[in-house]
Amino acid sequence: MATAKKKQSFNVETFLTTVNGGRSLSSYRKNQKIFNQGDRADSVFYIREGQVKVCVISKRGKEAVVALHGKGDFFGEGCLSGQPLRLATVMAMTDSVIMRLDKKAMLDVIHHEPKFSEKFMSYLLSRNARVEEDLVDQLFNSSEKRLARLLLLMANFGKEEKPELVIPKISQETLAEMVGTTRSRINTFMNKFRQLGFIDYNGHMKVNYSLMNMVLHETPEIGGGRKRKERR
Amino acid sequence: MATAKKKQSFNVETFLTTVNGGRSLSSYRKNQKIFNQGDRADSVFYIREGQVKVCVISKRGKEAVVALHGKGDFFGEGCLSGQPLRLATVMAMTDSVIMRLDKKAMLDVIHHEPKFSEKFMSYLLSRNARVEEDLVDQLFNSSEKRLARLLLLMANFGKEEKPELVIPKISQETLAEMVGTTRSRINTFMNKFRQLGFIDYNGHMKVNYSLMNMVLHETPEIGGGRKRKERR
DNA sequence: GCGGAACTGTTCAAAATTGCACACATGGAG
DNA sequence: CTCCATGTGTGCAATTTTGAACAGTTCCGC
Repeated sequence: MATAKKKQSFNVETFLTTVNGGRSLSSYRKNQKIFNQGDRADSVFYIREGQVKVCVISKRGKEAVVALHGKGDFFGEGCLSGQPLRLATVMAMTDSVIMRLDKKAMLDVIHHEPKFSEKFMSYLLSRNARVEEDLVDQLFNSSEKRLARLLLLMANFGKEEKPELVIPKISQETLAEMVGTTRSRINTFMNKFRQLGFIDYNGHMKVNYSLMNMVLHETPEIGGGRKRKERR
Repeated sequence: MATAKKKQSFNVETFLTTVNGGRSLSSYRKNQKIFNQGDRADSVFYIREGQVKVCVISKRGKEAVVALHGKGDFFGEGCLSGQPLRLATVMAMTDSVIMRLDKKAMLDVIHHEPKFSEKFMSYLLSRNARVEEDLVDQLFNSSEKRLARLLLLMANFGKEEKPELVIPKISQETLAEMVGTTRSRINTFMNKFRQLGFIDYNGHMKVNYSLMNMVLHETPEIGGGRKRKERR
């Protein structure tokens, strides 16, 4: 299977530190912006440590969180295909260490380092799949299910091995922006989930994977009977 | 600017016809399926002629159209990153001519043909951007605006030069699946758009670009006054 | 030119969602 | 300790969206 590849020893992070020029490493503190929607898009970023969120702000001021990224992810890669301005704002959710690569340097590397190029393409493919899933989620599911899915995904977020199902710390406001609904709605669902024991929730939040999963995959109508009331 | 590249003479379509083995060309008729959600994912497709739609069917039988693809687009590329099964069903919307490339052949080419690889990566990037836009659209906009956006995008679809703003022929049912709402809703909006002269709509459909664009970019509340009724 | 199949136009009650308002908790900064 | 900024818990009317029904249109094959 080509998927498992040769388990090649190629390591993106190590490799990136060897790139000549057009590269810099910065630390960001929690809530610090990495770039702003509308900035000139001339570089790609790679997360060595930490987590960031990608937000878009609509004309009417509504804010949506389009993606979260963690250790080992790239972001800002849109510029590689000629997009001149940033379409989103990226902000550190935790203290983070992030490498910045000039667009030019990045293109160079992609051209001349097939190993890297392969990894990067693989990243693009998985990212693609994820965004498509998010889109399908929006098209199909109610906000309650979207929240359930988000919690599950976050619980697994950044996990290398340990699906410890602990979610960092995130305001209901932010959750609302990610799910695409209002805070009051999130609040209602969170309390419901908590009462039902799907999440546990004092300092940090824990998610009961299997229970929460049931929310997601629950059959629409167990008995198959009509729920709606009689018409007049 | 690296974007404009060397305007290299490399032509994906021509190139693909030179690939040795693991490649086949087929014609599909309108409404014919190319592959089904759940099929084994072992090949990538390239559209030489025609248009296809990518649909996902939820557990509860709802159907959503996740994307349209036209001449020059790839699809089914998810398998390249190890996804074993098709996540969507792809169906020809018009008679189409489509090249199928074995996953293995495709990976080979990507490894050994930097020019091709570059084009393909560029395709992935633009596709990424598009899906992300769709997601943002879902998060921000009402179904009315989403329909407006869809009509505009479709009017431009497959255009190389001519933004002729004529939309092929598509049922309200399908529009509903693309916008992520119900047919009755689409019907209401379509009639509204027609009455307002945003679309013209007998055999084929024509879209008035600037008018429809206004729907999309309309300021939320021109007068800024509160619309909602007084509370008790 | 009949019978359908598929699509469109329209209606309506039920359900989901939004937008706010307001009270309460919490946790620094001064 | 007190004040202020943030975030949480709730309630509720207005609004939007869904889901389904039903009649009217086309278009096609026989």
